Amino acid sequence: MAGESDRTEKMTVALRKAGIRVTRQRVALLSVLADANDHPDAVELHDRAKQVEPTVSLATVYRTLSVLEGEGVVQRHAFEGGGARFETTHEDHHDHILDIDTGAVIEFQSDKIEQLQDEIARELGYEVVHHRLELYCRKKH
Amino acid sequence: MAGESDRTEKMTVALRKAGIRVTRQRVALLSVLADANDHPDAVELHDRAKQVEPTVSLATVYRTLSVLEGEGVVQRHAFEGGGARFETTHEDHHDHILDIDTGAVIEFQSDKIEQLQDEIARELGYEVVHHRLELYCRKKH
DNA sequence: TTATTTGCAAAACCTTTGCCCGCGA
DNA sequence: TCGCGGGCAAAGGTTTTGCAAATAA
Repeated sequence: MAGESDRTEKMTVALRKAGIRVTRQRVALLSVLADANDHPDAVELHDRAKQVEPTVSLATVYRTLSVLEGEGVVQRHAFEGGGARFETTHEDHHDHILDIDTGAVIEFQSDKIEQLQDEIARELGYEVVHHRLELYCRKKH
Repeated sequence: MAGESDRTEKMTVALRKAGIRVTRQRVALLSVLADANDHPDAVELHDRAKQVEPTVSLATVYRTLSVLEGEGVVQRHAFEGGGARFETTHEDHHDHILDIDTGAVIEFQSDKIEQLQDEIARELGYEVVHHRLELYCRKKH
């Protein structure tokens, strides 16, 4: 289908923008990342990428994720328990709600909280460079 | 000095309350934890505890920290980079500012932010069980 | 006494790295 | 061509665990 070559082209552009070579392995990783909306970890990304390009190794997944993180293309999260989980960077900043029971991740955004954070830091003579806000929640019955 | 036996007694009480045996190793760990105000990691706690009681092993430090965490006596934090860091649970809940340059940890508390968090979760049908808020900051020049 | 707790060493994780070959530009 | 990027396997750092000896109650 046409969608696939569009996708590949997009990935190619993203990689060139990052100033790194366009390899089959990187295109595969980027495409599964683009599809994912569940904040997968490196091993999960590796499994999914292998379906697209069987030659991808876990080492390459980690190496590529690090590069892309440096370029601001992906974001790394260290939620409670287990290893790092990743998502492609999207336009708007957001924080996360984690469903304790199901492991689901929900994104949310609050300007008010961001403002309060800046205020608090400013009062202590600091400037917020980045932050982490995670709400570990349970569904209300 | 009198202070020391007071301290030991306090540790003893804390351990009995947790329903676990009062061992030299655990008393040593709890005493260095009580003294610490810098959120040390397990290896650092081990080093400090060894000064009090040379027979403490790192395995025991980890085992005891897990038990005490379960009992709500200590709290475990997973700040960016490196391993878990610990502090004794104190009365009032608080979040952390981390100085990116020095590694210093500053505690702060904001009822307003907590309220907003609850509101956001409620709107999505969730209930906040616990949360993590970390501000990675730089001193303003 | 006896059930818990310990130290030690090994294992278990997750992530990074060295090396040499292969592929992208 | 030529140098970046690849797989593989080994190493790294942190945390957990199996086991027999030690110890608190």
